[in-house]
Formats: sequence, C-alpha cells, structure tokens
Amino acid sequence: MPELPEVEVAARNLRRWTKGRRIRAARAGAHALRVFRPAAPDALAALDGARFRDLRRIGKNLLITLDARRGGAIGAWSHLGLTGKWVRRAAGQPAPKNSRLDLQLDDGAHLHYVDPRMFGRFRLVPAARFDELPEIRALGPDPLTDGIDAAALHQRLQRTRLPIKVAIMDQALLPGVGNIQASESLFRAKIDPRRPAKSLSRAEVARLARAVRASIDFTLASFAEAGVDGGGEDIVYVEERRSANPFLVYGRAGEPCPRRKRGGRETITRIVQAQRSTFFCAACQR
DNA sequence: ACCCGTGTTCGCTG
DNA sequence: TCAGCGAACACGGG
Repeated sequence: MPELPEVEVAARNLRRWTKGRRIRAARAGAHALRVFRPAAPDALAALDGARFRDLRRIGKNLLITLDARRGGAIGAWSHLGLTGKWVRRAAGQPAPKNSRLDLQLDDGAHLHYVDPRMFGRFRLVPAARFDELPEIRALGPDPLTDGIDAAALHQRLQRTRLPIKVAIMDQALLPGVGNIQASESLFRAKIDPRRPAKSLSRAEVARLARAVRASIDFTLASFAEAGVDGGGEDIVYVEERRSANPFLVYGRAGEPCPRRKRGGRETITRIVQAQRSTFFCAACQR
C-alpha cells in the first residue's frame, strides 16, 4: 500500500527491470476493465513491441514513456491505489494472484501489475502527453525530487481551515504524502495534527517541511535496510512484512511515545480525521 | 463474525 | 463558486 517511498521503490525496480527492454506482449488479467477504466484494455495492443525509454515518478504516480514499434511515443500512467504493486516473474514462472496486467518483456520475464482491491489505475496516454492530464497537472512539486518550498507551503496552508494532518495529504500541496507520512511528519515536527492548517506559523511550516523530507528519507532507508529495493523481484509492503513496524507513531496506539523519558507516562493516541486514522503524542505535539 | 485498512472520486451541502 | 464532508469503490487480514 503505497505512499511516496513505496512508489519510489517501485520506480527504481521498474527502471532496473525495463532498462533497454522491449515489450513482447501485453495482456490484460482478470477484472482488468476496472483497472483500465475508463480506457479499454484492447488498447494494450499499442504496447506490443514498444521499447521502454523513460520512467518518472511524481508523488504516487508512475509515468512511463515508451517508443512505439511503429514510431512515436506512448505513455503509460500507473497509480497503485491502496493495494497495487509491480512485481517481476522470471520466464516460465506462474503469474501471481490478482495479476491485472502482464507485460512480457523481450528477455522472457514478466512484469505483473498486481492489485487485489483494484483501487489502482493503469492508463495509456497518447504521445506520452502526461502534462495534459488534469490529474497530473494538479500535483504540486514532488517533495523528494524537487524539494519543498516552505514559504509557498505556508502560503497555501493559510487558505484552509482543515486540520493540518488532513491538509498535508492534499496531493496538490505535497504529492506523495499519505496517511502514514502525514502522521510521522507531524510527530517529527512536534505539531498537533488537530490544529487548523492556517494556525501554523511560518517557522512551524518550515519545521514541518523538513520533517516531511526526513520522514520520507527515513522510510526509504528502512526499505533499503530490509532489502525491499535491493534487487528483489517483489516489493514487500510494510504491513505484510514480518519485521517490526519501522515507524515512530503510525500503528502504535497505546505504545510509549518515542520521546518519553525514564519514568514518563506519555503514550501514542489514535484518533480519526477525515475517516482516516491519525497517530500522535498529545504531550509532545503542540 | 466483525472490524480495519499506506487512496481517490463523486455528489451533496452550506 | 467552492471548501469541506461522507459515501462509495472492493478485498484480504487479524
């Protein structure tokens, strides 16, 4: 279940798997219509014989550019939704469960788009004109690739009465920040998630901007440590992993605050904001 | 059985 | 006109 760090890992994996490769055959899997909506999966034939040229990530979006067999560019826009992932299977291996799309490459390997809940999307974009898609155009600068302009962020946050936790999940502000990174960033910045966004001072927004970047960097580093992007065929999402929860507060309701001193009593609280769980420490987040 | 979920979109309301 | 809200999408895991 992907936020910016998980999608960044998917981008790195796909670049490695597709470098210099061509698609031998693209096939739709079970229930693919839902994933392709509104475009029809028969358009997939356009991918046959296409060669990978470039792959960009903006927020949670993967933008793949290919050179079509008959010339010209084709774009593929992939959004992983809540349960989507890209996995690689060597030639001859069985398709994974819930494969919605199967790209067989010219080295015989298969790239599968796997998505049990099908909240994700895969759409072909003629001539790879990604900039003309309203969904892409609406995105703000990518926090990892472009950095965060704290002054601009402060100005935007001044215009909303939403709680700061809800506000920073707006993909037009901080694309790629989702429910986990929002909680983690606010804990790092020591800001109460319930505060109205417009109540944050410039200095607090600057602190938050640094915290968002630190949280993303930390999550990516924890993936590297776990071997998630170390050349493996699959990405193993955090909640599926056997190892310990790598986050400071996310999923830790009732546990001690990481900043708790010897003899302290502060614990992590779970609340619901905009129908999503928020985790925070009421003692150190003000 | 029941509850929960790392995301987005749509229709309604004030 | 538009920010904000809640339902809906759909399935698997604890």
